Amino acid sequence: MELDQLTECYKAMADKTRLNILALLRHEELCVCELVEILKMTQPSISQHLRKLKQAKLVKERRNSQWIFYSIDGEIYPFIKANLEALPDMTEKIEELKQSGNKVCC
Amino acid sequence: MELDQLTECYKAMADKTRLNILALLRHEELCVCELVEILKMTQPSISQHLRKLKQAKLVKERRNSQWIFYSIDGEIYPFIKANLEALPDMTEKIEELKQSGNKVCC
DNA sequence: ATCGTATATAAACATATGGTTATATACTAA
DNA sequence: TTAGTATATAACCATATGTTTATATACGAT
Repeated sequence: MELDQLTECYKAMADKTRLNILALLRHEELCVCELVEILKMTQPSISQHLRKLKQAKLVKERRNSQWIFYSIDGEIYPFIKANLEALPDMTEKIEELKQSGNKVCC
Repeated sequence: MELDQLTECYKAMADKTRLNILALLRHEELCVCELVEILKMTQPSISQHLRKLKQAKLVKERRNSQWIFYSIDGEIYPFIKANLEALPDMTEKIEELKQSGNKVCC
């Protein structure tokens, strides 16, 4: 694979917030406001991290009315699955979101 | 796996020079001066990249008299093999080094 | 059309990163 | 010991990166 493309991929993964996002999206697609809620970060910050992940083709987006849902893409990287499997389980965070009632709003 | 450790690992891989080094070490262990010769970069620059890779536990070193040979470590990463396999083949670069006579000097 | 919500983008700033030059350390050979 | 080679570290600088605040855009409901 091209080194430039690989470098962009690893740059995208070289940030704790973005690894958190990937770990969360591994469970299910989420919209920006849900990520904001779970990660306790500002919306612009999350948006910019998502943009980097999208540019690296690690996530893809799907619009549903006012919400934009992000999910894992990673088709182009043969090794992406192995990397995702090393990420910590985020089931608890997702559960917390659902129980807080902030899941349905999106 | 811990996100902090994973972040450090991806940070270490998020640079073209370091991916080049990993791609080269995939073939065989090399010392600093050989990497300097192959990558046409200054010695301090290579040294600092190697330090990052070593801190991330992606490479290990072995001293042999005045030379320090670096090789792939990555034991702690379950996915390291999959990532290394995505790196381009560097056989040619290694061959060039050997034929230039710069291999024996180290 | 207007308002409210969700998301993206821009500008500004502080910190991190990579390269260079200079210097220090470690080892070998004489 | 001294000289020469290999490597590491430090100081400096330019650029990249992540966060924040402010603003713009997109969509739905009224």
